[in-house]
Amino acid sequence: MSDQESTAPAQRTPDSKAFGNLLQGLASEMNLLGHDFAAAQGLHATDVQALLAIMRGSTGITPGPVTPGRLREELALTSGAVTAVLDRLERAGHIRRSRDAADRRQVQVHYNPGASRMAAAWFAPVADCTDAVAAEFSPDELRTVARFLGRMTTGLEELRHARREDTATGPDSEPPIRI
Amino acid sequence: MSDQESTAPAQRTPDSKAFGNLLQGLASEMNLLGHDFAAAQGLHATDVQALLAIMRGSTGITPGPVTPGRLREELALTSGAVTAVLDRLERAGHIRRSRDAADRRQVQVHYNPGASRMAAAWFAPVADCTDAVAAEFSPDELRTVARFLGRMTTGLEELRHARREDTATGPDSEPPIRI
DNA sequence: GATGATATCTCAATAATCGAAAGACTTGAC
DNA sequence: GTCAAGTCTTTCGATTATTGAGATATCATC
Repeated sequence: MSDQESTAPAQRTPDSKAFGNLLQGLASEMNLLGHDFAAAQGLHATDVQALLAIMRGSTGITPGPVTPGRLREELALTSGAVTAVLDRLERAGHIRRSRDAADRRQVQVHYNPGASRMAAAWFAPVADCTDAVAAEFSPDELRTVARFLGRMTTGLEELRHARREDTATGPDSEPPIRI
Repeated sequence: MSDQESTAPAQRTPDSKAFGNLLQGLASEMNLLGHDFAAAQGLHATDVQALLAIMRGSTGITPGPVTPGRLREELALTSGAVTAVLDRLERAGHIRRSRDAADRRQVQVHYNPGASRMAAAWFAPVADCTDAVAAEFSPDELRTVARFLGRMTTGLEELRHARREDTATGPDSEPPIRI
């Protein structure tokens, strides 16, 4: 992130820049994991991201069931693309759609047991890895890590929503940063 | 991840499943952040991922400068796609390519100062968010978190390499998991 | 009931990505 | 020194996921 090797004094506590790199690296690794999963199962990377988001469920800021609209947000796709993704997943037998009884405009997306087992089987080694790493930490430390991860996620989520509202209400869209 | 709501006893320490969800959610949020960055700058999401990977530098298992080949791995793209990404970034003035003097087959990718400043400006709120979250933790706790993140990243990286070697040396490619 | 808003889907057009093949260069053996 | 095999990158036509606008169905309000 620095233009030249910064001769920063050896800091004891990792700074935000270091955390940014750590988080980015980890996120990149998670993406690759999903990509390999996709390749192994004959799916597209986007489809896997969607399937995992469906399984992860509605853990975001706004609660409620998983709908195409929520996936559109979470995957940053257009509505047409979400329809295509869900069509592919449904055709492959991984998910099913059902109309909400209360609001028949809404479609709720559910994953099938087979898809869950498939994911569990594939991610077993990942869970092993997580367990191995976790074994190096005390229960207290693990709670700290989990708390940090949760706080970061919600923090970034709030930041994203705030920024989107800014650009929506602003005079016009934020101009690209030109240097 | 469970087919039905598991009635697991209230566990004190987060298990690997909970960590998986946490990490996935965070990774998803990081992706969205990059996507918004791309939209704001008129870039493609892939281009931003590549630019960030270039800036992050060669922090992976294998050391060395950033080359198209490394990006091909890290972004899970084909060589042709990497060339296209670098062409776009170079045309936009964000990076430059240079042939390695020692091995003239290799191309080294460098980012321009302007790209660095652009990223720094855009990610400033993210850094603020990171700082705000970090303020809730003691230096000791932050070190623990950083250690966990680093260990997870290298662990997943090793796992991925091992799995790829397995499929490469195996009788034939691993069959899709069918249930 | 009519109107506006919301949620999803349809479909033609676009553009990013793939996949194979070629070019440039290096390494090792003969 | 030369040849062959291997590596890294690029080129380019074909494929296909995604876009973007519009259509459809449903809900909420007056």
